[in-house]
Amino acid sequence: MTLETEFTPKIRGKLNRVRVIDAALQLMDAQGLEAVTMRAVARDLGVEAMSLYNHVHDKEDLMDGVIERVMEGFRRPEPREEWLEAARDAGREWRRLLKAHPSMIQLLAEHSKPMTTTATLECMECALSPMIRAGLTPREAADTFQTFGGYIFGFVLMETRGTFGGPESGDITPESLGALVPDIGRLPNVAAVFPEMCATDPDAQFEFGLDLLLAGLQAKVAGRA
Amino acid sequence: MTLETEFTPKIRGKLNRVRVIDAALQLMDAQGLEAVTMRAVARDLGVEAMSLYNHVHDKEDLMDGVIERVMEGFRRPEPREEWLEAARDAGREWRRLLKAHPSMIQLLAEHSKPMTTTATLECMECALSPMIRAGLTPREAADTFQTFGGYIFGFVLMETRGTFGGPESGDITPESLGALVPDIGRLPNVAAVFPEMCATDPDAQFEFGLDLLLAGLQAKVAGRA
DNA sequence: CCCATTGACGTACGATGTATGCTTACGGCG
DNA sequence: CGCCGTAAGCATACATCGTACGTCAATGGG
Repeated sequence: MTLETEFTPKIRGKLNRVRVIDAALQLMDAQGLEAVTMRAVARDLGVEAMSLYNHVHDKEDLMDGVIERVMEGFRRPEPREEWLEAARDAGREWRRLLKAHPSMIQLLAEHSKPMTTTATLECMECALSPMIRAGLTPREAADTFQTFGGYIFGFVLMETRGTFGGPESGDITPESLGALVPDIGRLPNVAAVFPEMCATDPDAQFEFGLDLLLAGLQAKVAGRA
Repeated sequence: MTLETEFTPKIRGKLNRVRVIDAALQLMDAQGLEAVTMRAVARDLGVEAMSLYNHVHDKEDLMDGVIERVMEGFRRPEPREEWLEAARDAGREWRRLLKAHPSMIQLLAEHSKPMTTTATLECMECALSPMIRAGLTPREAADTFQTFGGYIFGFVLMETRGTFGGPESGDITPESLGALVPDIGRLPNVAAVFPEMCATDPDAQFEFGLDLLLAGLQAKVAGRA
């Protein structure tokens, strides 16, 4: 009689910022960054697109929230005696986090805003702590952080986007490469190395680079004492 | 009388694939990746959007062309006696190339296709050659390439997108950080290092990481002979 | 019980990539 | 010299995107 209070169900529960952000994150992980649309997020919440704007200022604000949310997933490794092992753990955890949400790098790449939220800074703290303990000056720690961060970001970028053809990039084989590139004869080193690039285990490859960096760092620290 | 053959001028010259790609690249460099629109590229060429489709299959094809075009700008460094210095030169040139087109990383990040064009493979050859000369096995060279490549890509990504706040990220200062983050007291290392991260010269920072990697590599090679 | 506040909705606009046809200019042939 | 097939540019149209704006319903305090 009074208009159907039963019909329009609040079964879908009240919306709020966290629910909106989580829906966006789930969608991003499941279908990729380009699938994250205001309309699609709203649909997953059983709601119209414009309703989201009651909880996020605009799409950029929503994506900021997603970044922050991902960073909250950082699992601080258990403490270590050896600063070198602590640094290794931190590097591995950063990679785990980025790989757990394969669109994160793409999101960061198009977002161009410094990450200064609490969750992010706590991740930084975790990475910086072993370096300071190793006796690096703040300036050296800053440089080292950028170096390790750059390596991890770049590695995961190439890994998830298949930049140079990895194991899962499917159709690129040594033979198909020969067919693809007419003058492969002029590129002997590429011809020799490319098969290995396609065949390698990404985890082992990541450890290789991490070892290289840590070895360099250890040499620098040792040469001082 | 006969419809104006003079009016519609072919003064604008005939279109072709290279002209279309170059226009897109210029636009990307000048106004950023998101400004590269079929309509905008067409406008710069004095033409309608749909005319571009006579020369590129679709937008992805156009952007593939842009990537290839950028890679053609790689300037092979002059040969070096020392493999270590040759590797350093190659790394610097990769970074120069990426920095010369600040939207390149963003483009690569959203493009997810292996780069197997001639120009790209020639850049790889240039980077691989010193490694092989240093005595690395193909497998090690593959791992090393991914490591250096990851570092360079990631570093330039963080550099151009200001991921953690660089010198040109403006409004982030040690004080504003304190205001931004309430519990900065719980992050002593971040508090100590952040000012340095904002103040550092990117070029010096890049060299720092490159040194670290090369030192690690040299140790690995030396420990074998 | 009434009404102000809040949050969801519907509509609408401009921008984007691109499918589909139409039109125009040019080059080889009689 | 004219004809016409073909290539290339054009105009229109559509689906999808972010989001501005106005409306409407439900809720909670007086």
